[in-house]
Amino acid sequence: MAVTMRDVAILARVSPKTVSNVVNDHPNVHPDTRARVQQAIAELGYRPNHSARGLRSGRTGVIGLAVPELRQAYFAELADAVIAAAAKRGLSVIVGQLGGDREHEIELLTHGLPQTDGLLFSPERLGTEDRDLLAYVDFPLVMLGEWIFGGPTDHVTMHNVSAARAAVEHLISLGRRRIAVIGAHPDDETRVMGPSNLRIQGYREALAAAGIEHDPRLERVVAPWHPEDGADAARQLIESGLEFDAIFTLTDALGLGALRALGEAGRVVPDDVAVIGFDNITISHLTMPSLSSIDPGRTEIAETAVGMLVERIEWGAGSSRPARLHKAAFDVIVRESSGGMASATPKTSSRQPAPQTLNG
Amino acid sequence: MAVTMRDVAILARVSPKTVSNVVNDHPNVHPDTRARVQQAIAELGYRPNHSARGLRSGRTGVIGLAVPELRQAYFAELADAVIAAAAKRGLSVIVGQLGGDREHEIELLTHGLPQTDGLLFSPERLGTEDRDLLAYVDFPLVMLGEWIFGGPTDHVTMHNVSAARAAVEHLISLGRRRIAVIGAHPDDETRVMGPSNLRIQGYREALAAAGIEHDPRLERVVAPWHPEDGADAARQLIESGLEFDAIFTLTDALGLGALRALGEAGRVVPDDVAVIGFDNITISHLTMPSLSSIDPGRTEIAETAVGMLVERIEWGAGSSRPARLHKAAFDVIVRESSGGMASATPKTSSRQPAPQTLNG
DNA sequence: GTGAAAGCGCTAACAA
DNA sequence: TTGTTAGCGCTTTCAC
Repeated sequence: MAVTMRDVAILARVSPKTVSNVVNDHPNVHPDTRARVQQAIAELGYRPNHSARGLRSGRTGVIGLAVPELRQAYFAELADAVIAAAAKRGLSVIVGQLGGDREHEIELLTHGLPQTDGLLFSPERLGTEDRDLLAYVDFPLVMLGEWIFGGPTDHVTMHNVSAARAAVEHLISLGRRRIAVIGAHPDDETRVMGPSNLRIQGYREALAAAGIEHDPRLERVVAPWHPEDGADAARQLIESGLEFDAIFTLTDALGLGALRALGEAGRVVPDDVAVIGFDNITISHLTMPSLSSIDPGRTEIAETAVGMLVERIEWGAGSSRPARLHKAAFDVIVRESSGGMASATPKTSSRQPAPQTLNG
Repeated sequence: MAVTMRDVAILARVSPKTVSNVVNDHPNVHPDTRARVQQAIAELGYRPNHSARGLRSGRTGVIGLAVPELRQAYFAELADAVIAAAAKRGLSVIVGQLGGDREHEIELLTHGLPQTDGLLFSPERLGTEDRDLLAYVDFPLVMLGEWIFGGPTDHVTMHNVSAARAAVEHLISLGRRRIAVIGAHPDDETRVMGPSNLRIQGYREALAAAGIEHDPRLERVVAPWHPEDGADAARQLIESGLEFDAIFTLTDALGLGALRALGEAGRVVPDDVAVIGFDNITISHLTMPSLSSIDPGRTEIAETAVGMLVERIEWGAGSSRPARLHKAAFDVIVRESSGGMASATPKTSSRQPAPQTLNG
């Protein structure tokens, strides 16, 4: 059997409670006592039993992170950042994959993840129609990368509208006027505030501001957002015979596919077609050509989200503090696909201060 | 307060033990009783408390997965597969990142991950010198992708030598004779059985079998294995002035970097230089050109590893069953970078049966 | 097939 | 500053 607090207490000739106080860094322990207890802990190789602690205190020291799929680079890099941010605070992370299954997402929101103190949730299928569910959530929850309008929970996301607008403005600054966008989602009232619609909005705003006529045929609907889908959409765009001199893909994954399709068709990037993505996944700076992108501030998102979740956990279940919204600052990273250098530094940056407009 | 087993027992007019039996699908419960209990569970919305269960049973239902970094596509895809395999068995996965820190790796092996029943561990820095550590591990452990010679723990890995050999044989079959390899590790006695040395061994075997002279200058030492490192190594290779008509990169990440460097230098792939990688990460089939690779059978690795770990957990701590070794079958995936089609089907395959030779 | 009793290891509340 | 008491929710043991 493992060594328990009692064993340590006996060896150190104190009570179990004192051992507990030492282990948990509580004040009001005499330095001498503390030293004696620590000595005993070391001698016996004592390690606290987390299940017992969890049972007694109601805390497990584990948080959940739910994403659609880890194999998608964006979510892998998000998970990387979240795990690192959680580790700083002594928390472990259980990673769950919902695989874009709406039933799973609803079930998760209803019951939470067992064994965890709280949840970071990056949903894919949840829409406005599920908003009511959020009102009944009875565990600490922070939503990631998605904003359900008026939801009662904390959200950490990015400046979808203004970042998308900045991306398109960058293309316009290159003299491009026929700018296609890949990644619009099928008309879906329930996802009005989803990243697709928000980024499309930024695209339209940029065109309007520059006095460029909006051609709906250049808005290509694609779901899901895997690289293959981006390649398919770009191929269809090429085959459509429509003129275009730039593409804004709503994610880098789509952008990688688009680069591929353009290459197959013999269109030179960026000379014939400039391309910019969104997410700044690691591989984007090493493709040929390297892919311009929007850096959404992954570290900031992860740090903020974990921080908010920890606060919610500490406030306890009963607390009904108002929901918070944080939008991380973004950078426009100009690389070869839109005329920049292979290894680019930010061109446009929203960093300090980060505007916190409602839909931006 | 949450609803407990006692509450359910009272409502169903049975003892807590009977509720427990129902919840855990134990036999010897009368169908009527079972139904009544289930009814009560549904009515009260009862959910078992995992901490309490863990405290009593010594099981948490959570396993750990330790990798260097999730942002590396290979580990993200491995984690994806492991989480999926674990979910099938009702297990959650805590993902830890060791970040290539040897101290962390040793600490992990010494104490395990708290809150878990067992650990899947894909180490980066551990070497033969740490073999003794493994003998003292007192929790269920399965090592992934790495084989410490004669280690006393279960291992699930791939056919590093024969897969590497097959990759190089493929290049030879294209008529290439000056085949460089990128990813050799600095001379390191403690990592004799690491993937780098094993794959290099396969490379040398293929050359020898084909009667091709082995030129040590074509073996490029690179660590770590990030795409940038692959690009750097390829650039150095080009600048060295050495003749070469093919590159075998020890991972796809290195391969992506090599494609980039070759592109920059104006070398046409595969006409001037054929390239093949190892790992078959998702992005490889969508680069331009698409990257040939070795598919290491990620699903098989994950399923087998989780299965072995579950067995170890069920056998209990005292069990001293012999260590097992499983090597997943591999496929050679020929894509454009070595003259194949964009979307390739396996060319060479080791699937069924998978030879289980000692070092292969 | 079901129940009663005990206790896993820890910490909150209170007492000294 | 430290100790005592009690019990978190569950499952194990053994009795019936």
